Amino acid sequence: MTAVKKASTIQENKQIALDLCPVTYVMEKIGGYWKPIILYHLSKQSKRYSEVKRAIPAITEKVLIQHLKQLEEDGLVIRESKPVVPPFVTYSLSTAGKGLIPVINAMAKWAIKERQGAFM
Amino acid sequence: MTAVKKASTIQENKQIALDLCPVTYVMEKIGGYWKPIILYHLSKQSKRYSEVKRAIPAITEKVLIQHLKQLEEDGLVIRESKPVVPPFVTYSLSTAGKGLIPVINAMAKWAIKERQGAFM
DNA sequence: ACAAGTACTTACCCTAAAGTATGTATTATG
DNA sequence: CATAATACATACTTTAGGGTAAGTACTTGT
Repeated sequence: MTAVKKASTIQENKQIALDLCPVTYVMEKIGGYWKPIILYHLSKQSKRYSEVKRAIPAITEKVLIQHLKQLEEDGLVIRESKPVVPPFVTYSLSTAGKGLIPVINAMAKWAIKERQGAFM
Repeated sequence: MTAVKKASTIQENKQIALDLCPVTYVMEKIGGYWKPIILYHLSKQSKRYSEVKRAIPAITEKVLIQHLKQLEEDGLVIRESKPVVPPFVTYSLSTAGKGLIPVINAMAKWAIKERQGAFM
């Protein structure tokens, strides 16, 4: 009889990790591929929905709006709509969202350096 | 007959986005949930495989090693193994990987502030 | 002889995320 | 009356990532 490998209780561990690791906490909010990219474009200036869309041609509308909603729920972006037609909706960074600008800028800086071969 | 909505050629767009948006470039390297967390733990000091594992109990071995390999391929971490038994493998940040420390630190800083309610 | 520790690997499954393709409300304009 | 523009919504499919569980090689310790 071989010993049974103890199953790691991943779900419990995740809660603990959230409390202990600050980066894990951030990943819960802006983890994934698209969110930092969206935040990057909003960091330069608030934008209408269609402007964000044009700024990120590689994203589909479904995914874009989905992330915008989540970012809004998480208190990182603010949605403002004017009751006109055609609709006029603006997205901007909240205070918490603006707090992420150093993160985004650090990323951009690294990318530029990397592509210049600064780390080789 | 209704006009057919022109399908967006997402794949081509992605290449363009990569060239134009620095954050997109970063996301191609460290996008996803786990990579920044791994880099965070390596940023404090190089670690043996088992140490990384213990530092991130919420990750499974499969996913951990998978990401370590990718990070190595992308030139962000360095793997060094001593030909002894039991195996002794150390992971550390490369120069490019170290270049990401400001990003990681900015994240950690934001997380701490957020949880203190600094953005409310 | 068998367990224990290290650094993996592999096969299989499952779900969440992403992509495709369309539809909708409203109003101004030709 | 059809069209265009904006900001979405939604049904459906596909894919990639992640999770589970187990196996492997080699040696030291009991």
